[in-house]
Amino acid sequence: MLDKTYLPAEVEGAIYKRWEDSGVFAGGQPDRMAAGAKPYCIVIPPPNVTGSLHMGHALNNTLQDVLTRFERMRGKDVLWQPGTDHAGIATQMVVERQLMEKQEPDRRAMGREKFLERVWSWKAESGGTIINQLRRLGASCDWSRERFTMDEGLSRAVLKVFVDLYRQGLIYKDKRLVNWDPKLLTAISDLEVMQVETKGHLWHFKYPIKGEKNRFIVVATTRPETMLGDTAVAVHPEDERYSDLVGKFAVLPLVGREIKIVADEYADPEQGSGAVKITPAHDFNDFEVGRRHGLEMINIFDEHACINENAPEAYRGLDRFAARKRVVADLEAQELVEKIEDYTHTVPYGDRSNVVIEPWLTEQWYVDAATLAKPAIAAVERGETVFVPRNWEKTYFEWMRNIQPWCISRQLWWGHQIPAWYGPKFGEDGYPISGEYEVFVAPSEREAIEQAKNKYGANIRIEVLSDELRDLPLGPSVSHKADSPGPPHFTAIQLWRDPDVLDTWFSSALWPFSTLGWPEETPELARYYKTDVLVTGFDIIFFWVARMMMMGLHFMKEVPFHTVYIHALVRDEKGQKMSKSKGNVMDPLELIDEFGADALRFTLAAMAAQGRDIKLARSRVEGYRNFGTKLWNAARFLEMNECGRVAGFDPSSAAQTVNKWIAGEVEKAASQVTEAIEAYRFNDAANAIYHFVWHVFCDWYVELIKPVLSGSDEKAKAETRAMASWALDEALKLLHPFMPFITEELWTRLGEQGPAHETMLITAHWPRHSGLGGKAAADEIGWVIRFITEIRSVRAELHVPAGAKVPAVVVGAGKETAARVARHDELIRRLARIEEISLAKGAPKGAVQVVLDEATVALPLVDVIDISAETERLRREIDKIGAEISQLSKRLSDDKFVSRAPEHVVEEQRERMAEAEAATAKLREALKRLEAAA
RNA sequence: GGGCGGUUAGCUCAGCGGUAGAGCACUACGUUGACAUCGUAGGGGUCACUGGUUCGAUCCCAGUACCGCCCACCA
Repeated sequence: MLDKTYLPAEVEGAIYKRWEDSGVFAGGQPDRMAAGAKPYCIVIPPPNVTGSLHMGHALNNTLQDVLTRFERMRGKDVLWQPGTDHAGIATQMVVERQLMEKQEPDRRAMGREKFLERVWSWKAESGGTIINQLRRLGASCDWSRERFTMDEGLSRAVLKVFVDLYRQGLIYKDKRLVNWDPKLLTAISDLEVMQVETKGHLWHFKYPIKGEKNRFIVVATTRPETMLGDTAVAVHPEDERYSDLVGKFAVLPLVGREIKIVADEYADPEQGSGAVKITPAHDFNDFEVGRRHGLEMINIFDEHACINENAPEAYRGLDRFAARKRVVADLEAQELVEKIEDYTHTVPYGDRSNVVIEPWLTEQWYVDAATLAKPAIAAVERGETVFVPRNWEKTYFEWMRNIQPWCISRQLWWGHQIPAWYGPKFGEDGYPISGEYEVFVAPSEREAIEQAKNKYGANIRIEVLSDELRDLPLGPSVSHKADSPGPPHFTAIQLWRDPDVLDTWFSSALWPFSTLGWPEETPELARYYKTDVLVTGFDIIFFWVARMMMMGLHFMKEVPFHTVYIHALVRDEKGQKMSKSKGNVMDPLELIDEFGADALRFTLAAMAAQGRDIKLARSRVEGYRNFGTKLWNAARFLEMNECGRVAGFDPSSAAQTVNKWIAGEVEKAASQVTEAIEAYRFNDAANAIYHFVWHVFCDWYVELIKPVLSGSDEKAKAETRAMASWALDEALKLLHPFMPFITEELWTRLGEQGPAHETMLITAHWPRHSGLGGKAAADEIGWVIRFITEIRSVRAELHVPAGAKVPAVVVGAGKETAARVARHDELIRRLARIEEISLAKGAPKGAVQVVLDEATVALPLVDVIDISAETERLRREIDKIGAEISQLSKRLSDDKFVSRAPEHVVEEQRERMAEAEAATAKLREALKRLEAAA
């Protein structure tokens, strides 16, 4: 026997284990393969290995699981490929914080190797958290294939991609300004920089003109400290105010450097004074100006953004913000500050460190993204990959068409170390050139050494500096003998490996093929690539989707997926982004504990309408928990009424009208759910099955069959039991992708009475029907439902006590109606709380009357009801229909409408008109009778 | 500056060229042998505004207002 209430917490774990142990999650099931099943593959957006499940993950993985389970039930060979991401910066930060908390030596004191060991052991310990949380959500991933971006196999893929792209000239090293994070001490990519609107100041400084007394040129800045690195002042070439100054020099205050006044179109005459200070080493625009004019680039910051030795001594060692204050104070003391304005501008912040980013001149590795983007743009243009909803393609194109070189090197330790080795570069004089070096890019140290030998000569011994020594930036280390005059004679050359690691997204970009085994030519790679659909949030279209497109096309010559489904962000019920600082975070695991994974999943799916954010309210989760209880109790009802499964039951064989009808409703629900999931309209699918279960099956079917089940017609009873059981099973299937646990539980438990199913629900066949039900059954049950509803409505409106049973008289019934009344007499009496139904030519006096098609149903309630209230009610009805009639007649008498509107529309309006007029006539008669009685 | 999206019931949202829908909330009644995590019934909407297209516009087009997001720039 089923308990009265379903308790998710007690069964979910066991059900999940049953699925997992049975191996049904795995791709390549032999029976399916044998049956020629088509492959279906989704690769999971790998969650950060340090992470724990948040609402975004819950949504993302629910939708993937809906698709996965749906396709699995449709018989496809389904692989949902799981795994986690090493998340360079995030993970390194977590472990460093841990070291700090435990008051252990920091990572630098610890050394690279020790630190990495530490990260790995941390990963071994805590890296499984989010995977287990995905299990709690019900995710049916093939865990036997779980991958990690720093796995051996995936690392091999990373190396190959790096080396290949380098050899193809698509990866290169360049010295230019990068976004430097002075807290994390690494370069970051443009995407990792957030522009934050900030209230600050605009300082206007006066730079004296060289050789002219009391003449100044005024420049404005939001970052006064950068003036220490100024190497020019620019004015617009056509700005007449300054034309005589071009080519002259200003004397940089505090520093004393003479800086040139140059003409450059970058200077905007409209803005400020029209003259702009140029700091090529610390501003992206100034860098360009500097290049154009061959200006000196003076770097005034060290890696911590403290003033370095290139600035006057007074400022050295000062942090950038302290330096700012000092510079302003010193200029004020010299009366060189013209004015200070309040100024709102955007300031770049690191998305992980949350400190102000400085443009800083360093040498970094870049990917030539513009070249790789071309095929990726074309593929979407040709429709090889389609975005759902479609409008995200615009965003994708916009970014891809303006893509900048991708800075991929990071000055971190946790990640894929760049496979580049450096050695000294020799000049023609036979001496190493200071600051220059040879680069050997190879998939292994051995191959790098080979390359070095080719370069330096086979008889030279090549050594590779150890990890501990190589963590210095650049600068060749050469061991040689120089005991005779002339160029030195080398016996050994030392190489050192680039200490940097790759941007985490570099390995993520390979995910759709690296997880399937590439660069090996595995059967999985052949079978599942390209994958089917990528499900993700719009916030990582640039970070991830675009880059997978580029890498997939370049290395596999085929797009990584045919569809990209972009879902919304989950916000709180007020529409605020969930964040720890706002304290509005909803924890999916808490919701699962409280309401069950099914309720949470269903909520997320039901709210996942395309193109909109999800504002999640607890009350919705609670409501869908109730939905589960409702389903559970319907199953309980069937169980109590011995509705067991009948093997080989054919729903089209039903003789009872109500059974034909429900079969037709099942068919309808099945096609609605199927079509909606196919179109990624998860909300429509969820609502369709919700409506079927609650408002069709529970509200009506279960009520309609009660008289049969408690009646004495054994044949009808047997058919009904079989049909009820079948219909519920079909509903369980349709609901399973959304609520896998409760449906699987019921599937099993209901087998305890009748024959059990051969398979678990997770692998049952998805419903597909045609020709069930039929119009006659639908019309008839529709009529019964309307009859009952009308009676209930009028009873409630006229305050007929709920417990009172009253007689009903059907007046003016046609042949069909009379037959229906006879067939459903007991049913109607029970559900509308009617004592007896009779047919009559004329209505009894003083009765409540409702119009039902050609007939009028009268409830003689003279003693119970208020005649004037009923009169009032009928008048209102007449008015309501009257309004419709006048609207319709106006339309129908309009020649333009009749002649131009499509035939079927006109016909429809005529029918409605006829119906409305008939109903009005009936209502008027009813009113007349009532007044006669009064 | 460029782009995208939104404005429909008290709330959260679907929808659609031809009767405006759901869930939640609300009101009244109700322990009828599955279910009070429930049942029955009900109230509630000039579909932001202004024009245009159309026989007909909440829906299509243009503009306006307000809200949100993304990208770029900022002396």
